[in-house]
Amino acid sequence: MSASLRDVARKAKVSTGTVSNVLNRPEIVAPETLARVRRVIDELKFVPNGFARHLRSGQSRTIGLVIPDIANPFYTEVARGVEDAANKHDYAVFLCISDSNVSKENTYIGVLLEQRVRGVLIAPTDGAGAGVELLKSHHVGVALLDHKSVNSQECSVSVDHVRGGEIAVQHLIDLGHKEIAWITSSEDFRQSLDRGIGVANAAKKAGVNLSVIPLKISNITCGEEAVARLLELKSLPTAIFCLNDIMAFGVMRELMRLGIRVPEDISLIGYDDIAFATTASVPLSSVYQPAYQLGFTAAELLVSECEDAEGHVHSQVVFAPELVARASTEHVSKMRSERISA
Amino acid sequence: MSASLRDVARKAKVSTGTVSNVLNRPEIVAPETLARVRRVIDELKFVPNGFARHLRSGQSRTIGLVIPDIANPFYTEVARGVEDAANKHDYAVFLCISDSNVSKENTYIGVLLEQRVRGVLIAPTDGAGAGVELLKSHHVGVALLDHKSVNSQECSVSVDHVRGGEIAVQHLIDLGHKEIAWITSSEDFRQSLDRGIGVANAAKKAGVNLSVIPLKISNITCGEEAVARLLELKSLPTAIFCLNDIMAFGVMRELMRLGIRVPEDISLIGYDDIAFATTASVPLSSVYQPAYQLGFTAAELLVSECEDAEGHVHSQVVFAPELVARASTEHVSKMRSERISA
DNA sequence: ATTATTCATTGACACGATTCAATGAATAGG
DNA sequence: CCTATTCATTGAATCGTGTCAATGAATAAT
Repeated sequence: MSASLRDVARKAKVSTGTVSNVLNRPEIVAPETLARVRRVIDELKFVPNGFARHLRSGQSRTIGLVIPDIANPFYTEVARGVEDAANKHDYAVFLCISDSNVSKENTYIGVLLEQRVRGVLIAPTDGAGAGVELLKSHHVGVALLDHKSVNSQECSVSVDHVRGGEIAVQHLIDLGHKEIAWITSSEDFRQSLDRGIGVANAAKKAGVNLSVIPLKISNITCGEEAVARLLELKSLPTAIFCLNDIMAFGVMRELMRLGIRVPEDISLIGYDDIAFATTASVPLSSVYQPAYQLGFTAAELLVSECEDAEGHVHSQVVFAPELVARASTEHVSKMRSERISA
Repeated sequence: MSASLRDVARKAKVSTGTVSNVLNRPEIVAPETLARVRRVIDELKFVPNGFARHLRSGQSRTIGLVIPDIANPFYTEVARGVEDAANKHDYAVFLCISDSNVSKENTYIGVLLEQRVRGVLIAPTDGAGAGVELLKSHHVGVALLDHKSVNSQECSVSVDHVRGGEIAVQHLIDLGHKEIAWITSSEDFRQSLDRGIGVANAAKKAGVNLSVIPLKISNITCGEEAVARLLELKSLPTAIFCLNDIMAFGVMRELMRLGIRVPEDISLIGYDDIAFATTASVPLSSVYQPAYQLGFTAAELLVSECEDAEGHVHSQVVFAPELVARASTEHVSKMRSERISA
């Protein structure tokens, strides 16, 4: 349908090799020839076929990005970082949303393999599992996003989630809370497991009472279930730590609906520190992680691996999470005396 | 590097044609042969090369999605809809973020052409411009997102932005406001122009005083500039309509910082009705548009065009925007008497 | 004038799949 | 037993590009 390189060669009365040179090494082509071929290219609106081009070299300039949830601003920021870094090095990005679903994740990995992507950035749902191994066995570069490489067999960029869990709970403890709820996802994501470890550590060390509440749904609609489960507890905790800000918003909304006030009746802290945390009805305390940096750095590492597979040394970059205290967490002494009971 | 179809053929002692049949029309292959070839495929971990596969037919199963801003939850929802519809029909999605930048948009269109995508979904920044024409001249399917096709030469899925602008301003007028500010983007996006027309219509009809404030930045960081420009006005308006919720959040944050209260001192309404509108410090009034539906429908139309270019009839789907009144807009009579003046 | 060197261009082959006319074997029909 | 028909398989041609040894022309060196 569209014009091919051969059509251009024919019309410009040169060989296909020369047209190829015009495209890839214009400096070795004679000026008049160059001009003539370029004119024909414009006339025919010729666009080289990426398939054929990369078929020969076996190398594309495409990377895959596999993330669990694009509705979460955290991953959105990560994606922006990836995009920018990829662009900078002239790579295109294939976006895959795994929905935190291992089988969907594997399906996508298959698609990416067929597309012969040069590398894959993945925020794996099940740790570095079979999918990652499969990619590596096909010599596709892999970098782990928001998840530290276990055996240093690949690059990874992550945030210290154990520490993040710790500082969130420690913040609550510092505010005098002794009954704390940890609202997390029921599925075994590395991130939730790691944060859970930090939570447990901090709680144990301070000897406070921790209620773990795993939820099936882990997005903004989780509020109902979460609060229902909270109210089932013997005594209502004085503080809640949610796996992420999105869930915290859901919880906050449901609490408000029931007339339970934040932070007067209960303190609430989230994780990710997304932009909307500041504009929330009660500005949300949270744990900041450098999402854009995470994506950008990971893509940079991946590209460096792709461009120079030999000289490449896998590195594990770990960012430190930071506590951001806002109005949604308050000292126990400032709480309303008569609290709503279950 | 990785095994090719020929390697499989050799090892299974069949011809390449047979291996191809095993992949694409297994029903015509003899059972024993089928089993043998499949075993070899597994042994060699053979993954067909998508490039080579589609080189022959000239047709990929990939569509491009070009959106201006992935940090905006509105587009995020659109992207989710596109993803789901594409998946359903077994298409992969190339994500391109144009940053509302025409030149970046055109660069991406070039990349998509090289990748020989089957179709492109685009939320164009400059109307259906040269880029769209280029795509069509290459027989690439195009569907316009959030932007109505002018001459019905392509499918489009949009929301009636003129109407959206109208109902937002009408809402403010109904609440008795007579001094209204319209905070928009200084760049000429179709969406902002259309909403602006609706805004002007409604304002003119009701004879209210309209201040148009175009901003260079149109994201959450726009607050400072926006409010500064507001305070420069002779008299502070009693109500503000912002191009989108993100900007409204920015404005709300800055207003709060300056001690100007919403809605006691000034009413504020946004556009998009993103999920976070409900959780905002003052729940934000907004104009809802069915973002997920928008993306899903557009992708469905595009796929139908791709699968059956002959029988395809271009259609323009227009969704109706809906007013969602929340706490951030209030009747003039309920405003604080002594307002902060500029 | 002859040889060596540089420069621009050529054109066949390769990449990895699909396709399809041709082939040969097996089965059915008379 | 011979011919038609069906079925499974083959292998060469093809898609659009990149590569590279080979070619020939022009220039520089001797």
